[in-house]
Amino acid sequence: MRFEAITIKDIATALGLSTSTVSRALRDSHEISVETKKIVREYAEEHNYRPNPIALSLKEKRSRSIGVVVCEIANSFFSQIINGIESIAYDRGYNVIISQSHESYKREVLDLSYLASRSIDGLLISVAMETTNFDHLKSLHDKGLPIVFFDRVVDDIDTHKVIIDNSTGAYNATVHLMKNGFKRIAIVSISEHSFIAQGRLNGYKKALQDNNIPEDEKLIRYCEHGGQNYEELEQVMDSLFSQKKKPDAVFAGSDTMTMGILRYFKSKKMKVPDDIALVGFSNSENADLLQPALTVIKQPAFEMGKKATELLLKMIEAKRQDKTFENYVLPAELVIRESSEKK
Amino acid sequence: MRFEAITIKDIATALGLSTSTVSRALRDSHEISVETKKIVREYAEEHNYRPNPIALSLKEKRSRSIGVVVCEIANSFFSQIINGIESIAYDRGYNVIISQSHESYKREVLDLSYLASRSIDGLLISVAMETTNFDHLKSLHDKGLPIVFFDRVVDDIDTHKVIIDNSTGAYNATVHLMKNGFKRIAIVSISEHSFIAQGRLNGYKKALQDNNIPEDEKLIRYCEHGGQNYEELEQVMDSLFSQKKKPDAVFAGSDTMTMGILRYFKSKKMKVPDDIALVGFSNSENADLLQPALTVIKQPAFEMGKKATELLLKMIEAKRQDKTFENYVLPAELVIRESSEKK
DNA sequence: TTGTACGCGTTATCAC
DNA sequence: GTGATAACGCGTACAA
Repeated sequence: MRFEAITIKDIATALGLSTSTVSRALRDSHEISVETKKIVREYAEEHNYRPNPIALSLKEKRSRSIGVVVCEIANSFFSQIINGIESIAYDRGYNVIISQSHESYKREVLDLSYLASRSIDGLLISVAMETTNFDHLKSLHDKGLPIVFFDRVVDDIDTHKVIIDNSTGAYNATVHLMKNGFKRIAIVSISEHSFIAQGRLNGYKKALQDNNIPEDEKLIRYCEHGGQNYEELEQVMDSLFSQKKKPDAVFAGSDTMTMGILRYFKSKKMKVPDDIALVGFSNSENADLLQPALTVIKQPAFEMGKKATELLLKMIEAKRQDKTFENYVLPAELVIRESSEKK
Repeated sequence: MRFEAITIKDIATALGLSTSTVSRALRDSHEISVETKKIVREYAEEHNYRPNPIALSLKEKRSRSIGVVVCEIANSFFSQIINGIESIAYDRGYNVIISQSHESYKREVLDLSYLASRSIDGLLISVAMETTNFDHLKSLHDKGLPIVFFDRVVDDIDTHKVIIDNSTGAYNATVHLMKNGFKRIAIVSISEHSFIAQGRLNGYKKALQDNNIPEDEKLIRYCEHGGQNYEELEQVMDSLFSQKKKPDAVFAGSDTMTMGILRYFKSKKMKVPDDIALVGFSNSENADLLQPALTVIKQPAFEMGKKATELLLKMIEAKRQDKTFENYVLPAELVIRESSEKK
């Protein structure tokens, strides 16, 4: 079954006009008589004519669609970002094509080759946790595809970037824990290589320094796959809590890990916050409904999507290439609830 | 900035061949000499040639992309469905364009006109809660656009449909509550007009009947907007609990409402399940982490997405129109946790 | 004011 | 075995 639409040619034949006349009439050209315009428009309206966007794309060499690559749309943080992206893109007449990498490098490369072959006009991407080789992105960037990175950016590709102030977010969370009397604060972070992990770790370390608490390497742990599979997280947590001097608080570096760690504590019958405090990055809408209500660092995801899209459309629609790029930093917000306050 | 790719013409010029020869060489036609093929292929490889899908679409009158309309991707149920859709679509070389209606009729109509104008080959849709007039869908259907409905289907449009066995799901949940000693079980349902609400309500009523408990209209409530805004839900809950004979259990008709109702109980300091039991439809990955861990009716979302996509691609790729349509029903699973068990 | 011809990238058809 | 041409739907420079 194929879905066939009416074309300019159909209208022209039906009305005994040429296609160019019809085309111009529909575009309200001043060189067409009012009467002809009226006839054409009425016929087009009646038959619900819509210009074929594919033909237009071919002609204009642009598809009016932008590609988005995130790890997972089922993650609140990313679905909120996508809402932000759409809010701008649709208003400006751009189509959004979403792909998921599921944190896999292989899948990301595949997604990208797919999107590129779909002739997108630009790309918004938050790279997968696994990705350490950026050649696939560099090659697209070199070919001139406008790219804006958000959240998980690639340092050595020169383009617009929209990030969260991970360092300050982590700093505030750590200070908050210390103010509430926690002494041995562990950090469970996503992949060590990631830009984000670095920022969060720096904030954490700075908070310790500023409060004259010595760093303890034994309290710093990484999940290569960002806790996507619970087993990885469980192993890390087991090793963390099998130490003699156990942590009294955990700071989790991502939404998935925050939930995973809470699940771990439940399974071990560890009471939060009495036995152990928990603070984590999360954009979950339901953090207040958890047991206990979770103190989170919430990121302005919607804003991030909006900003990244604005920058991308600016690049796409620019007449000439601009060599100065923005590095836009958005603040994260600490939302204090039960999980971090000693009773 | 525009991103320009290499074309067949470029290859032809560079190699001193005609475009048709290059085209045939790339498609491994037997009428091209092995040598020419080799030269062409190597050049194409080296310059990373990719056929322009837009030109192909124009020629083939198909875009190899399918449109998806859901209310909200931030909802686990729908994001899991989308994962199912992608798992099939990408394998078969189809692109997925996702739109959100945010439960708004107006937005749905807009999304659809947008998708149709993007010349999608087919449509997967779960209609918005607000939608009661289906002319926009009928018109597309009449024009021959292949459509498969999932979850929230439209009864009087004749095409494939993939649904959950809402009735049995609701029946099992209600029976479970009764077995646990709850007597006055209220149901808070999504929009009364919806197909789904009817199924869930029927299951609920049948469970009461089978156990000789009389129906009580005062225990049956609706949220027109499916609890998208908390105020609506709050009003409904207030009226439900301002009655003399209060319910001792609530059965919630959607993910959003399940979470909203739990939030309501917390705000009113009502203990679940001691003061009031709660069971609801939900596909949240974190229902076990809530306070209390939530008994839910979980839907096979991933499967649903897969099945709907398979049916759609079958329609799209069928040579002639098939007039017999499937009405595929998937089972829902009751996952029992604390929120429904009296201590 | 309207029509003709061309090009966007590709492939199918026909010619050589 | 290879090349020329037409066609997909559209907009526009040029011609009338």
